[in-house]
Amino acid sequence: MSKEKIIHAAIEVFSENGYHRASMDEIALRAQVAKGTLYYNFPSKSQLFKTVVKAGFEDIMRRTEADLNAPLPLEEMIFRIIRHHLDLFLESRHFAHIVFNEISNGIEQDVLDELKQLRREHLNFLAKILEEGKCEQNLLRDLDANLAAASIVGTMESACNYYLSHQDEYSRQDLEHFIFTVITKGLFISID
Amino acid sequence: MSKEKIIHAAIEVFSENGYHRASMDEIALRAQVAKGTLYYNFPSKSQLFKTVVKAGFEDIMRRTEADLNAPLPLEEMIFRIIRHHLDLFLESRHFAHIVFNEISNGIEQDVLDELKQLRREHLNFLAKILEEGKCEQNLLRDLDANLAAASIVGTMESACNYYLSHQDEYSRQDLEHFIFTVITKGLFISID
Amino acid sequence: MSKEKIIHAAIEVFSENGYHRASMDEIALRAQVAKGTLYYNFPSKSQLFKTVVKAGFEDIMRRTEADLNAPLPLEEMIFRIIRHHLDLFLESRHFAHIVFNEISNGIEQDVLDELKQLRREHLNFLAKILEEGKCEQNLLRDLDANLAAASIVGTMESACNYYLSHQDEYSRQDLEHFIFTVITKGLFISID
Amino acid sequence: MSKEKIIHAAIEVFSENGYHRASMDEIALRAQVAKGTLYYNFPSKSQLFKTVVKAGFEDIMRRTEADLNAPLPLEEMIFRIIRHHLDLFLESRHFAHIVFNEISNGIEQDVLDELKQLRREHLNFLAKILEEGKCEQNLLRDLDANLAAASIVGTMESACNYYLSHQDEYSRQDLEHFIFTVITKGLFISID
DNA sequence: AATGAATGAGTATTCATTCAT
DNA sequence: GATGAATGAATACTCATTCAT
Repeated sequence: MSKEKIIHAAIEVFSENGYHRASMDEIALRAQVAKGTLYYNFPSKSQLFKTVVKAGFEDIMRRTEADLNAPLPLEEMIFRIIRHHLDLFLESRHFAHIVFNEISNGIEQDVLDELKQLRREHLNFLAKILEEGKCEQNLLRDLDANLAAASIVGTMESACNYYLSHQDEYSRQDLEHFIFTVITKGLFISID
Repeated sequence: MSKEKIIHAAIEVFSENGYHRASMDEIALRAQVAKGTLYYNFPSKSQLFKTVVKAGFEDIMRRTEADLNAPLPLEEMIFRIIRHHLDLFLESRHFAHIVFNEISNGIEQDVLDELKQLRREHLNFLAKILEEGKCEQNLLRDLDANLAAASIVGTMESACNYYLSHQDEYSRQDLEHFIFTVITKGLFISID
Repeated sequence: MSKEKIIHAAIEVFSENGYHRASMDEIALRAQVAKGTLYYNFPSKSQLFKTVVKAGFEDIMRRTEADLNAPLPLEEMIFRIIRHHLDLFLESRHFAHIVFNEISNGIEQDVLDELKQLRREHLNFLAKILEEGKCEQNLLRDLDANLAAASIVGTMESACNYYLSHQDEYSRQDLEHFIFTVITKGLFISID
Repeated sequence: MSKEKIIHAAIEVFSENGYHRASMDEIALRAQVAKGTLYYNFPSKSQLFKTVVKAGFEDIMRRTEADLNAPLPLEEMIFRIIRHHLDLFLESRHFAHIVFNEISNGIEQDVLDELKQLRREHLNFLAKILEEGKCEQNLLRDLDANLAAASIVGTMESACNYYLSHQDEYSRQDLEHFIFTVITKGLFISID
């Protein structure tokens, strides 16, 4: 009961403030529990943070996976991956920033390691989808799947970030289309 | 004299710890000046941070520009842009992370605005290079140049990040080649 | 428990040093609580100060009021007002100085406003007593009651101050008598 | 040259901020001299403050004295004393507050002693005028002249203070008249 | 299971003062 | 006479964490 309220509040507060600016007081306040209850349920701030980030990664992976159940052409799969990640990046902008970036130095080493591991798993998740597509459909260049996954995420994040401060100039559809094109076909006109 | 020592130390400390974990005490210690000297030269932590970030952006832009002086084919230009940014991302990993990412919530609004402006200028700088290439050489897809610039940066950052924790698996040349390919040609084998 | 210890210590420290020279460290030390406990109980130095000043004003008003319960001739009322204020001014010299004077510029505007309001209330308290006396007994000149209250306080303060550095020359009774005479009859021999 | 500029600036800054909030930086800035110049001319902040307060007391005494040269009836003398002090209290409100009140605990003991001595001299100055009037004209009650002087100053200060926050309700003439009446005749209608 | 008062190490910032030039 | 860069002790305030209840 308390645990869920706390996680919920923590997502909000970490998202709005980043790890260091977020305070346990604020989280307790938002969760409507006493500060002590935080420490009754989570041993430390960084462990609470890890729980939140983990939930974020699991959520995006679960949501993506659910939508890729049926066998689909690779293009469609990539399009759906992009769409699901954009949902997260655009709707929970700050939370996404945290999940994907705020893995900062001020966190205890062991928690930091776990966070890095979570990020690696997410990349592996994407990389595996690409690998399967590569084998089955012979559409993908012979590039390292993990690096490819990383570059997909990087492109999405960076483009979303730009989009978010220039929403008047583009529609969400423009953004999706741009990202899909850039990821699949690159910037250049066929110089294969 | 002091000013330079401080900036130098600040780059180190901010790079190693990020904005919030970095302490003015530590910076003073590393710069071998008294704490008061920091405040004699910079009005606040956030202003010092801005100075450092600004120097970073100016450095990467200056270095890139210097290498693009002569008229070059677009491919070569992009390749050089990538190489220069990789130099920064790989050699001064943490510094690059700060310059490109740590534009976080706990900074006074006015400094934050200036930082965002700096980031915008850097994107414009890259976008202009792309625009010129697009016009002259008709090689680029008709994509928004700013979004394209953003996606280039995002790709580089994310790939470098992955590379840095898997250096045993790739060479720097592999990385450069991967990024260049992904950016120019995308992941798919010619589905134009 | 802590709260009371803190207020008690704060009265001492503010009294001895004035607002600006008083340090939160010193207050914590005297209250025998950790520095954090100060901020757990009071949001800021100025709020703590306000609490102390408020307590002072309330104390002097309560004590005075308690002694004016029964209907008394105006002269007697004024005499008692003087006596109670002298008790405060002489016994808690520094505290009184703070309560009545240290409403200085270096305090946040909102707290400053509250302090001024407290001072106004105290003057109103005295003015009302004078007003009632004026109506009922037709003894008082037709002077503005608030200004009259202000001048009573000013006279008491200034005379006490002088008295305190010249205690060998006067008795407390001399002082009381002097103040009463000056306030009621003025310096001149009947020039009505 | 510098010395005068500094004193001038110091009067302003001390007046606006009180002793503790006033900073040597601000004074140097206003005086348009380097900070070192302050210390070239005055050994310390408190000495500079003393100089300023001394100037203030000397000024009010000189101005008052100049206007009491000719032999005048006591009433007129008191009236003029009030008027000159009101000029100071009302026109240079903060400066007056400093000169007459801000003799606070955070100042080195020896400077503090000198400041108290200055205040005593001012009271003596007023007391002497009263004494002379008492002897010559047999108008004054047989009250201690120093206490009387103190109570005059206290009345003026306190009434001015009240007046300054209620300027819409009274004219300066009202104030002068009130103070004169209260000081000479007291609050009561002849109960001699 | 939950609380919230209490803690104290840590942080940014201020400012009177010094001193080499 | 005058400067201003440099100092460092002092200060208000924050916040993750603890623990008795």
